[in-house]
Amino acid sequence: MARATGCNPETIRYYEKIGIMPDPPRSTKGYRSYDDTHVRRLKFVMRSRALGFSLEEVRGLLGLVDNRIQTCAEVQAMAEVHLGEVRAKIADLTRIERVLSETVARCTGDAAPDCAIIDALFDA
Amino acid sequence: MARATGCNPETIRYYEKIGIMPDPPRSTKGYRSYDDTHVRRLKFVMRSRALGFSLEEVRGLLGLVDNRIQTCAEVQAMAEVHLGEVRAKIADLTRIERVLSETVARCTGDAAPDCAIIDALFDA
DNA sequence: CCTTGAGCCTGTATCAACTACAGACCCTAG
DNA sequence: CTAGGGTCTGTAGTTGATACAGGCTCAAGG
Repeated sequence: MARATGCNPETIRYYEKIGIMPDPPRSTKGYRSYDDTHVRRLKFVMRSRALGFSLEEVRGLLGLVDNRIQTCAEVQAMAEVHLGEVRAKIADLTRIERVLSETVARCTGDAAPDCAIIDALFDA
Repeated sequence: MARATGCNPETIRYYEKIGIMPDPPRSTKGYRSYDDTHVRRLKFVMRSRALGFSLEEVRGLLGLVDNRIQTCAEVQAMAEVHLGEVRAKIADLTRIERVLSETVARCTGDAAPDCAIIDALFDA
C-alpha cells in the first residue's frame, strides 16, 4: 500500500494506531493485507492532509463518511472553518513577509558594524 | 520578566534550559532575578519568533549578536533564507486556499446524499 | 541449499516549541 | 494566621510523523 499511495509505511502504521485507518486483516504470518477500500481511504486521508486538514479534522471527515450522512452541510461547515484557518495563516505569513522584506531591504549587507536587521529585532 | 514582556514564565524557563537565555543570578531563596539586559534579549527572541524564525535560527542570530560580528552580511543571509521559506509557505497555503475554496464552492450544502467535497477528496 | 538483502513486525525514542501539571516552597495582604 | 498567588524543579503531554532496535520472513542469486 505504501508503494500504491506513496505514503511512508510507518505513517500507515501510525494512522492505524491512532484509528484513522482500520486494523487490516493479517496473513498467517501477521503481515497486513490491504485491499482497494484501504487504498481509497488512505488516499482520502492523504488528500485531506495535503489540503492542510489536521488529523483530528480528517477523523471528523471520515466519521461523516462512515456514518453515511444524509446532508453534506456538516462537511461544508468543516471545510469552511478550515478554509478560514488557512486564510488566517496566509494573512499572518503575508504580514511577516512584509515586515521581513522591509527589514532586509534596509540592510546594506556590507561590513558596517551596525546591522539594520539586528537593530530592528532589538528595537522594533 | 513575564509581566514585562508578555512571555509565559514557563517559556522563559524553557529558553533558559535550552540555552537561548542565560542562567540569571538567583536570590538567596533561589528565585531568578532579571535585569533589563535579560528583558532586551528576551524581547529580541520574541520578535524573532513572531517573524517566524525557528529557535535554532534565533540561536544563530543571537550567536552573531554575542560575537560582535563585524559585518551584517551573515545576518542578511539568514534573514533572506528565512524570507524564502516564508514565501514558500505562503505559496503553499495559497494553492491550498484555491483548491479548497473551489471545492467548497461546488458544495450545495443541502440535503443531497452526495457531497461534492467528500467526492473531491475521494476522487481528485 | 544457503546466504544476502529487502521488507515486515512491534515497541520505543525523537523532533519543534512549547504547555501543563505535581509537589514543594515562599511571600504578601487581609 | 491563613489564604491566595507566585515561584521552584522535574516530568509528561501536544501534533504528525520519522527513526531506529531487535526480530521474523521471504524471494532471488550463487
